[in-house]
Amino acid sequence: MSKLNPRQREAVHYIGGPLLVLAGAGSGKTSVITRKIAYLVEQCEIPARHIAAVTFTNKAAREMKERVGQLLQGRDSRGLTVSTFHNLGLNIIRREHRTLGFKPGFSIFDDQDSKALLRDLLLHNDEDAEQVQTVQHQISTWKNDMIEPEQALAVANGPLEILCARAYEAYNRHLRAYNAVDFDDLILVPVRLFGSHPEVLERWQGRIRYLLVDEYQDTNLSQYRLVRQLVGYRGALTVVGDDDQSIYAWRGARPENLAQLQQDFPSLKVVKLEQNYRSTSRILKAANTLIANNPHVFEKTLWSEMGSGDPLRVLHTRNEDAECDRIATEILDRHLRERIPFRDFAVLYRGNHQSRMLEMKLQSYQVPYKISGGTSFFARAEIKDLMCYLKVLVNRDDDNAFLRIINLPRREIGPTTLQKLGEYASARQASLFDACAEIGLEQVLPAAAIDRLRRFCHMIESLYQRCVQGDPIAAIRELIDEIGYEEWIRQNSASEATAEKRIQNVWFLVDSLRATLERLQEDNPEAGIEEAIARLILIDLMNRQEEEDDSDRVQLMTLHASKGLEFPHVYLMGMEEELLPHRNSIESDTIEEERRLAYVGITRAKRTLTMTLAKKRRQFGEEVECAPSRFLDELPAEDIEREGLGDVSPEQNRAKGRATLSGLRGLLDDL
DNA sequence: TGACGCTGAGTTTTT
DNA sequence: CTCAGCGTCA
Repeated sequence: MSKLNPRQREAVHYIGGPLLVLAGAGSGKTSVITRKIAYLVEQCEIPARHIAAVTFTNKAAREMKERVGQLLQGRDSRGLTVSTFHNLGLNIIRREHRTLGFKPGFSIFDDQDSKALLRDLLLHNDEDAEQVQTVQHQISTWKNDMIEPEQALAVANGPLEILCARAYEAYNRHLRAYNAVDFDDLILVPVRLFGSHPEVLERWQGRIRYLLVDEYQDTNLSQYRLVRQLVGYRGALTVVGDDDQSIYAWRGARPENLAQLQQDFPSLKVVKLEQNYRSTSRILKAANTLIANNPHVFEKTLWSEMGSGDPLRVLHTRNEDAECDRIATEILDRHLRERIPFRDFAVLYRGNHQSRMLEMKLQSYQVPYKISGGTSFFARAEIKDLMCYLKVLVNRDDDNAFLRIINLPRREIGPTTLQKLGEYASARQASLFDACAEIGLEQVLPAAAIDRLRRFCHMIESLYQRCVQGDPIAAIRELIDEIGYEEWIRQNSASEATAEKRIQNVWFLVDSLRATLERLQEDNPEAGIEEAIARLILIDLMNRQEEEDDSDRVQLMTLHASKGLEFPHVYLMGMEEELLPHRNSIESDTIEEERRLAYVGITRAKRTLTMTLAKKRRQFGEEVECAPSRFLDELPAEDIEREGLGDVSPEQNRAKGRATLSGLRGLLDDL
C-alpha cells in the first residue's frame, strides 16, 4: 500500500485547517493517519515531539507507532506521542500532579477496584449492595458527561438516582483519600485542570501543535472536551472516523461529535474515503443498502475494485444445534476441499453466550479455534495479586490494594484484625499502611496481630528501599521468592498444568515491567519504577501474547470485538429478531446502533459472507420460535442465496452439511 | 477453610 | 438451562 488514492492524498496533505476524514470500512484510514504523521515531520518540518496521535486501544496505538516508525525509518520520530486517550490523560496528570494536589505515585483504580470500593461504601450506609453495578455505571456516565457529584444530586430523579449521587460523592472523596483516580478520571481530571488553569493548558497547547484523533465517533463528552481544549482555536487537527461504525453509544460514545465538528470549526474540511480495499463489491453493496436505512449527516457509498465475488448466503437452520453444526462442518469442509487455512475463517455473533454451542461442535470435529474476549490478562487473579503488590509499593495509601495482599499468601491476618485496623485508620484519617506504624494501635489490637501487620509493612518498606537504591526488577523478583508466591499458586490451582501457566504469567508480568522501565528510561533517564508500574497498569499485555500466537485457528468473537479486523471468510450467526437487533435494543428503540453492528459484521468479510439463523432456539430452558432478523430484508435480494427455506427442508439442509463431511473421509485418505 | 445448595440474572466492553 | 455469587454448615 505505497500508493495513496487521490482522496487519501488529499487527507494527508491538507494542513490548512481542521480536517474531518470520513473513513469507510476498509478504506485505509490507518495508512492515512500514519502517512500524515510522516508528512508533518518530513514536509512540514514539525518536530515529532509536537505531534500527538490519539487512539482508543493500546493495540491500535502500538500498531500505529510501529507503522510510523517504518515510514520514518530512522528519521527523527523521537518524542512523538502516539497513545490512547487514557494514556495521554495519565501523562498529563503525572506531569501536573503537583497542581492537582496528588502525591507522586498515585494509583489507578480499575473496574474491579472501583466496584469493590463502591460495595464497601454502600454497605457502610446500610444500603443493599445489590446494585453496585448500576451505581457504578451511573457514576461512570456522570463522569463521562462531566457532571459533578453536587450537580448529580441536584438533577437526581427518584430514590435510586439520589442513592447513586450520594455514592458518587463519597466515592470521589475516597478516591482522593487513596491518592487514586479511576479510568474515567484519567480524562476528566485533565479537562477540569485545563478549564481552571489556562496557563497549564497553554503549556500543553504549545507542546501539542498538531493533533490527530482516530475513531472519533467513539469519543465521549469528556474526550471531546479534551480534544477541543488541546486544539484551541488553532485548528491544527485531523480527526478520522465513521459514523456508520459507531457501536459504543451504550458506553458513553457520542457519534454526534462528528457532526458537532462543523459547528466548532466552520472552516472544517471534509474528505470522504469511499474506496474499499477489502471486500468484493457484492459484500459492499449489501453493506451500503443495509446502512442506507439509517439517517445520515454525511452520505457515503463504499465501492471497490475487487470484483463482484460470490453471492452472500443466508442459511436457515432448524435450531441452534443445527446452526452450529452446519458452521463447523462447513468450515472443516472448505478447509479440506479448498485448502483454506482455518485462520481465514471468522465466526461473529452478538453475545458471548452464542459461542458455547459452536465451541462444542468445533471441538467434536477437531477444528482448532481461538476465542477472543473472555478474561483478559489483567483480570487474572495472579496478575491482579502481583499488581497490587506493585501498587502498594508505589502508593501505600492504596487501601484497596493493601487489603488484597495483606493476607496473601496467608499471614494469619484475619478479617477481625483488618476491621479493627480499618476503624482505627478511618478515625485517624490515615491509610491502613500508615496506621500499622502508629503507637495508638496497641490500644485496639493484640500485640501478636500488630506484629504480623508490621512485619508485612516492613517487608514492603525494605522492598521499596531496594527498588530505589538498587535494581528494582531484581528486588521484585526477590519479593516473589520471599513471599513464596509460586508455592502459593501451586497450592491454589486446580492442576499442575494451570499452576505452571499462572506462574509463567507472573514472570511474564515481571519481564514486561522490566521492558517497560527500559523503554521509559530511553526517553527519560530519570524514570523510576513508579512510572513503569503506572504505565503497566494501562498496557494490555494480553494483546501482545495473542500476537505471538498466530497459529492456524478459526476466530470466534463478538461483533463488537471484530471492529477493525478483517477475514477472508466470515460467518455471521444468529441473524434473528431479538438477537441481532437485540431484544433490549428493540425495546429501547436503539435499532440504528444494531444496524451499524450488522454493518460492521458484514464489512469484516473480504471474500465470502455467510449469515445463519435458527428457527427455534433453547432460551433459558425453554424452546422459543425465532423470527428472521429485519436486517435480512434490508439486504439486496438479488445478491443473496438462501438455503433451507421452502425448496429445501431443514432436515435436508442438515443432511447437506453431513454429506459433505462424509465425503471428506475420502479426501483425508488421499492426503 | 471448603463444600454444598440456594437464588437470580441472563448485551455489547475498553481504559 | 447455566453460572456466578452468596450464605450456611461441618
